Amino acid sequence: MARPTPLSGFPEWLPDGRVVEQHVLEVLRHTFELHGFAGIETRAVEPLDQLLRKGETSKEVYVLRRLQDEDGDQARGDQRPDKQLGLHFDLTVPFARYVLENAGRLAFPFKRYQIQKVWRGERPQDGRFREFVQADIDVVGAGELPYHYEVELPLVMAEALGALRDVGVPEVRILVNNRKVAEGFYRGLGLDDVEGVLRQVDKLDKIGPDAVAELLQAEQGATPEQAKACLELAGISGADTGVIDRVRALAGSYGAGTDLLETGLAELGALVEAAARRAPGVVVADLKIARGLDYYTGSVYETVLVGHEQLGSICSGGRYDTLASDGKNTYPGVGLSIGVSRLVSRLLSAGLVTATRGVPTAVLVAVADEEHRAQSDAVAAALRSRGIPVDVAPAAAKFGKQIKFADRRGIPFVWFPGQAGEDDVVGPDQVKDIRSGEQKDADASVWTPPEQDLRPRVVPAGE
RNA sequence: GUGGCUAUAGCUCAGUCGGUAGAGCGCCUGGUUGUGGUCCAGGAGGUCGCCGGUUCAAGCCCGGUUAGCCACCCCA
Repeated sequence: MARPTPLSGFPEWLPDGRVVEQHVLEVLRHTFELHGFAGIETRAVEPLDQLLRKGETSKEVYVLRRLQDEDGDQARGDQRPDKQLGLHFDLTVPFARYVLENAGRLAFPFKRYQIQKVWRGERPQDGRFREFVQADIDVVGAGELPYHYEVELPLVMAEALGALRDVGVPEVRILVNNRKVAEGFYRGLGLDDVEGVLRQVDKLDKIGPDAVAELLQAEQGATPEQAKACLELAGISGADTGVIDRVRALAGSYGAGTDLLETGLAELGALVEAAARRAPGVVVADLKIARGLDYYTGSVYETVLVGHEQLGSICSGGRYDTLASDGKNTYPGVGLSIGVSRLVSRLLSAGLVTATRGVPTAVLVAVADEEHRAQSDAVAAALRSRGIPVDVAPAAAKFGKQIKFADRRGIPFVWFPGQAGEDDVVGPDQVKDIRSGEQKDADASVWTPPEQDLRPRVVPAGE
């Protein structure tokens, strides 16, 4: 068989990259649990009609089909959306389904974290995958959900990402907006296609203000005056409550003030104020943040890595009021999702973060000759019994080759079992630190490597 | 789904006017007779993505195809 080529969009890390990814996952999980989020996992598949809910028909869902299915079966079963299965596209929609399914057994407000792979049938690119890991936190309430959770959730994410700073992850900036502000402002202007306007405004960074103004007039039927107002709103950003005053003044100058706008401004102001106190410099109000997903109804969030803005958002989310609803009860929620694969791929490709080694092994026990392999195995067992990860040399090659074996894997220590001299007296075991070359007598029942060498560590690259 | 670019050794890439394939790094062996890394010498490794066409002759030109990358769309 010819050597297989990698499948684009389905990332696979080498062992040292996996060490980095697992560290990221551990830090996220630890932070989520510190804040009281319970971990859950949902199945990988959902009925297709669940995945293609209103406004999400453009999503490119991978559909499941059994090879054994015959044409007749497909005609009967696979074509019915309520029977067909698709791989989940994100973790929010499956979570909403899970909440409805288990509503009677959950305690509300329910806080959960969920770290799983998701699949999207889109064209892959740098930082864009068809199979990737998301790490979500959400809070849902029964019937209602206090606004303060919209303040707290992004701050949990800020803390989680901040906890990765010491391994080389860049600073993050969480950009926030509020759907009520945008909707209130646009409706106050007389623009009723709020979705359409948001979609055009979202392109601002890529195509520039002039092109957006043209699109607003051509596609959304805005007047030049209305388009100008939309662009002025999108131009407002800042990390303090001054932005609220500026939006209010802008709306006033266009006679676009509405109750909805005022509600949104109060919420956005509260978020900015709390964030400035609890995570100074991280959260920035940015009135051009739109978000494509239509189920958001309040706060919306996007997160960029400072210096890597072109990568796009690595952590997004928002408030949704009707995602989980069975007709009788609704469970409003707010949540954010970290794109773990997008983050990790950049950490590795940009050489920001590195693992000290790709194998767990701290010590390689050399084998003098195959007759003495049992002696080496005994040393390994003694070290392992005290929690030290050990490997035994695969062959009784020349010691130079055995040292090289360790060196290529980043194993810091090579252990030489004592050998009998000419007088048949067995000498002491020795352990060599192959980085410094230092070698000294050692006893496998008591010797311990330095703490920082015991396991692979994740560190800023270049250290 | 649309558009552009690319495809040669394990990796990064060169390859002139069309004349049967190159470098660096990595790997293996030896120098060093059982303690690596440096250095020196030697060696292995290629269906030039695939199919077809033009030509005496194609890695190179033409057509197709597949895959990858980038941009758009959308998004983590």
